[in-house]
Amino acid sequence: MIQQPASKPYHHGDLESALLVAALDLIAKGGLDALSLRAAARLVGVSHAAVYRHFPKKEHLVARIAQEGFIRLAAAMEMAAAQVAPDAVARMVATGLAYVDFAQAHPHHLRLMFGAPLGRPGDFPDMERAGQAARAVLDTRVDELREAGVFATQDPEVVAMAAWGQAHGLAMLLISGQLRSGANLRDLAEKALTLAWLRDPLVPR
Amino acid sequence: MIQQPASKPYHHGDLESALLVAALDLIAKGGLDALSLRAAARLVGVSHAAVYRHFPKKEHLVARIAQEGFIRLAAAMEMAAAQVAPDAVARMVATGLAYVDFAQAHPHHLRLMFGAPLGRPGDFPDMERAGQAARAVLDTRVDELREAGVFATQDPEVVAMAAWGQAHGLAMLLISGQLRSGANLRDLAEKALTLAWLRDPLVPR
DNA sequence: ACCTGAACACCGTTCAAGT
DNA sequence: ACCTGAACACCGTTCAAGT
Repeated sequence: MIQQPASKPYHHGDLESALLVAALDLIAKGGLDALSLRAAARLVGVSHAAVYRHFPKKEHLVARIAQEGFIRLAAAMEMAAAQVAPDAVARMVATGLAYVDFAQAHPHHLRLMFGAPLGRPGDFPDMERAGQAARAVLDTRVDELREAGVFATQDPEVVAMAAWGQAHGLAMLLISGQLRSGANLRDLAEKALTLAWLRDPLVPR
Repeated sequence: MIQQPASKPYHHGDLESALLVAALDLIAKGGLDALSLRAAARLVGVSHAAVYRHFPKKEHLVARIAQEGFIRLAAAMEMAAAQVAPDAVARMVATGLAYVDFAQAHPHHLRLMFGAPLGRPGDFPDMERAGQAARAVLDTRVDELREAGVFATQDPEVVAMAAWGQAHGLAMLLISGQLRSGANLRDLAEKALTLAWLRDPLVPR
């Protein structure tokens, strides 16, 4: 058990982590508009100026939130694939469905992760690495498909692009408000993912 | 020729359209963060309070901008398909590519269109209609594929979902900053779109 | 090294008042 | 009917000053 200090100390201890947690809470409850440095500072119980010791600009906190999102998205995709039989198509569909489920569970977080590019390339290397790690999960699925003979004659980079585009597009659409909400969207997304990777034998080509 | 009034009148005349144009300009030049009612009013040359005669909340201006975006996206997709041979797959690929081109030309506008849902369903019917019209263009492509025997045995709703997801995902990814910018992304997107609709004969299913 | 309070230039939104 | 100016409660950011 970690001992809580009896009296509030002048220094917070782990202000950076506390601000991240507060920011995730603000986004989850109020969307991206509710994210402000001042509100996060208020939640943590520190003056708004203290934030600038850890995040020199709001952009830096946003990058940290995005990084955390990519870490969680990658973990969710890996866990989903691990719980599925070794069939390559089933694993790809499960991974894409995990992407869709992440979107429905954390719509604002996902939108933040894929919003306008932050800074210039290289400005937030930790975030970029986390993003690449998430992409790598899908790349592994593409490799597995290839070994199973699916799209084996195609450029792997193109297949990876199609895979990421498919999963990302379905995920973003489901949280966009552009779909009539009557249908079972998760089920529809799963069928669309299956369609994308299950080849149709009736095509005249 | 439309005559400009010699002296600035007290009433603007077409303030709503002028604010829309100003807002599109703000977004194109400075991204979504640069969009504010006050800046738009400033561009048009009117007090910031005047905006509220036409848009009771910022949300209403955003909805108008999104509506305009869907109208332009639908037009771009229709134009692209019209310039392509009657082959159903080629028309679908051209339509998806028009989606991708729209994203690269107007990244902030597209992000606004697919951001957090605005209000409750029914709050902005004009925007919803414009969104449905854009989707209808892709639905027409799915119908054409069906007539050509492509995915003819599948649920059209599922095929449409896969089509929209594919085009939307590629478009959003290209403007997300998550892709290494070294590659020719438009070319990669075109190949991914082709892959999605050109059935691979080597699949063991 | 880390935090605070006050300050500045921005927002969205409201409202009494003007034309 | 439409627009203005002042006001309010918020922002992000800076900075001298405190511990």
